[in-house]
Amino acid sequence: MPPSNPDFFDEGALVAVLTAQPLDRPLDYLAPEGGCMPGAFVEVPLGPRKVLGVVWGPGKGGFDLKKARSIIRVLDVAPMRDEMQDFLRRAADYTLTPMPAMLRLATRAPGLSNPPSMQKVYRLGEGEPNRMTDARTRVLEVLRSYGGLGFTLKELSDQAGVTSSVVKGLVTQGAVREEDTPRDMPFARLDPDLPSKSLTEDQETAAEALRKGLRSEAYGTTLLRGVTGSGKTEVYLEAVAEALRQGRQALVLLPEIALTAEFLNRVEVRFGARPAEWHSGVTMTERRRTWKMVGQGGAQMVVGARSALFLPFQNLGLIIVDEEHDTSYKQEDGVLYNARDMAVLRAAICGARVILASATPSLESWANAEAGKYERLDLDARYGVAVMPELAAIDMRAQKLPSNRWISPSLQAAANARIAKGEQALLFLNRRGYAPTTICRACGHQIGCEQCDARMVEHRFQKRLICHQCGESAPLPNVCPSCGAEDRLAAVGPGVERLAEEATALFPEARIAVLSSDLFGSARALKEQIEEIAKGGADIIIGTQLVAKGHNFPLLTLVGVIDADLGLQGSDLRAAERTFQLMRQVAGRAGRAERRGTALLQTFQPEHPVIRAILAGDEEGFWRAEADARRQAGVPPYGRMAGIILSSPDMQVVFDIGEDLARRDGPLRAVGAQVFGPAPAPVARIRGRHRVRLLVKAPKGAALQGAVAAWVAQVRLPPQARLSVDIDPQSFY
DNA sequence: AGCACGCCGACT
DNA sequence: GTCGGCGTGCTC
Repeated sequence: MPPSNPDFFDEGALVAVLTAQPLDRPLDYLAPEGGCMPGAFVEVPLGPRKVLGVVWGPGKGGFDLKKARSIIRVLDVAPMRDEMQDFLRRAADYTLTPMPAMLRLATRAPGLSNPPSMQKVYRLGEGEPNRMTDARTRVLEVLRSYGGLGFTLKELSDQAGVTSSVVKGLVTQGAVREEDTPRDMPFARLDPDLPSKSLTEDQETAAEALRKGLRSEAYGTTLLRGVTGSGKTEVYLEAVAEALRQGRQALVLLPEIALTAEFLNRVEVRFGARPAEWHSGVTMTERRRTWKMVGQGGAQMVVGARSALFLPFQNLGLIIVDEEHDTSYKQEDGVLYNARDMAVLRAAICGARVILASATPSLESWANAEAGKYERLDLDARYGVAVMPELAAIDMRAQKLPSNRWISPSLQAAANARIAKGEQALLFLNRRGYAPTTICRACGHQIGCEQCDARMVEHRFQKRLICHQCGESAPLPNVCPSCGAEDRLAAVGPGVERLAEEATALFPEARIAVLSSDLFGSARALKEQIEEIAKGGADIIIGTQLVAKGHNFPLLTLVGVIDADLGLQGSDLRAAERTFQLMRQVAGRAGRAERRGTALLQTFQPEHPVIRAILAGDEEGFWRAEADARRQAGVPPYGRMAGIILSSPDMQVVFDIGEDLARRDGPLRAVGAQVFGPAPAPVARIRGRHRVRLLVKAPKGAALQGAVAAWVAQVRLPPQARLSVDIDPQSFY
């Protein structure tokens, strides 16, 4: 750290301010009246506009100082801490992202620059009402039963079932007190010492190891591997409890918003109150409250999506990445980053602990544990009486199935047996919609998306064709767009909607529920449906990968994987890993409660190593085989990779730039890296933009980012063209 | 990102 | 002659 960074800037001092505007450096401003702290969130003039910025350090000068303008004001939020600055800088270096884009991630709270707003809160007053009425009694009862807690007018009148004028009347009489309080209130205290569920011996051993890690107050990452139903959550909540006891904050990342509701309930049971929540489904006011309270210590625990990593924690002690293998942790959200890796980076900077929890860890984490970089804890015994499901393959080559049918007689019989016992069966197919392909029987044409190269997927429920790539949709046609033949279009292949149709015919007596992300308008509707099913509101559940993400269905005892081969084909080395994880997760759904479950995998290649590893329950064997293959190929985690996507409306332009880049590979060769491509990107056209991809492959220890930055800096992009760099891409062929 | 500046084509 | 296309460059 340069000692030159003072801890205060007096009025008129020249300071560097980083804004979220895409400039290549911070600009210098004069400190405002009253001075400012380094890290202060400020409003500054930029051209004709006012923008949000952060005081980044002393000004650099080197320009006509007459041009320097003054900071308009310092915002009423906790200044950014040095460690957050450090985190943003290092995350930017790692992902090759410009700093302003990083700052945008760290300031994604609405109304940050609003003045602190107040709201009226109602409490029990001293006075007596002149006359008691039913309505008045109810209001006072509500206030009494919640102790000294304050209510907003709406909360209070709703709770008491009265109109707001009743409350107002009581205020005039002095029986209810009206107070002004800041709108952003601290979150309720969580109590780590409430009696917790008793843990099994295995769980207690793991929990103690995690607590011990926290007590060290130093960075460390633990891979917590626990089969479905082994009680991982109870175990890591004990680590959260330890962090809370230390007065440090805890962050729990979940891959799927739909999982938060159930998780929040468990936290409430364990700690007596609900933690802060952070994801796209949270209201604006609640987001602002969370952002501010996290920054000033009014929130002890945050549960949320990956973007919660960029909240301004003041004393972060623990980050949990649940279902760490989930691919949704790596996604574009303005910036391409992998939340698992950024969690580790952030923790390393602020001396926090990381727990990566999964039943089926990613190969990266498995390898890091093997290499001793992470600690590893295994929870094998199932919690309670539940045991691992019985796993078996259904060899589809031996099954007699009419065309356009996907549920084999064996699976049908197994499902019937379960339903007869009042249990549930899950049919898993990782394909949304009705049919993945629509083909013309007259000319063989397949209907594709006009904007992309993806196929249009029929959604019969919505009576439309939808592109799963760009979301483009069109009404179902009855004329072939290629040859004009009428009524010759046919749906080919199954999606969950079509599977539901088949199930309705095969199981006429059964209640069937379909769980697919596109069938629900809101996270709330989805949550309700899941709860309904868990209570026994369906006999057969038909679902996409949504169901593989940790929901608990106690009555579920049979899982049928309709197409276990999906994802095995293709040359992507990661496909095998993903298939393995998905199969294990789905198989783990079956028999979580007292009943023994069965998982049946329909496959045309029962001898495939991945299928065999799943059936044998041989995880270590699978990881070792996969690790060997990757080591041979020199791909992650045994080598480094970067993907470069070039896009432009003009196909020729992107190929030309791509070839130009491939030729000028000097900076890459200097670090021992190689370029492959340009080749059409995995999706070669999105929203009318053509995309090509180059892949850079480097040895494990290579300084990849620096070389890639120098390499791409060589080309000047034509106006319409875009270049984006993806460090550690998810697919590498 | 916005926004101004400026340099060429096609219109009243 | 002027309106407006968008390529180029700047913002402390």
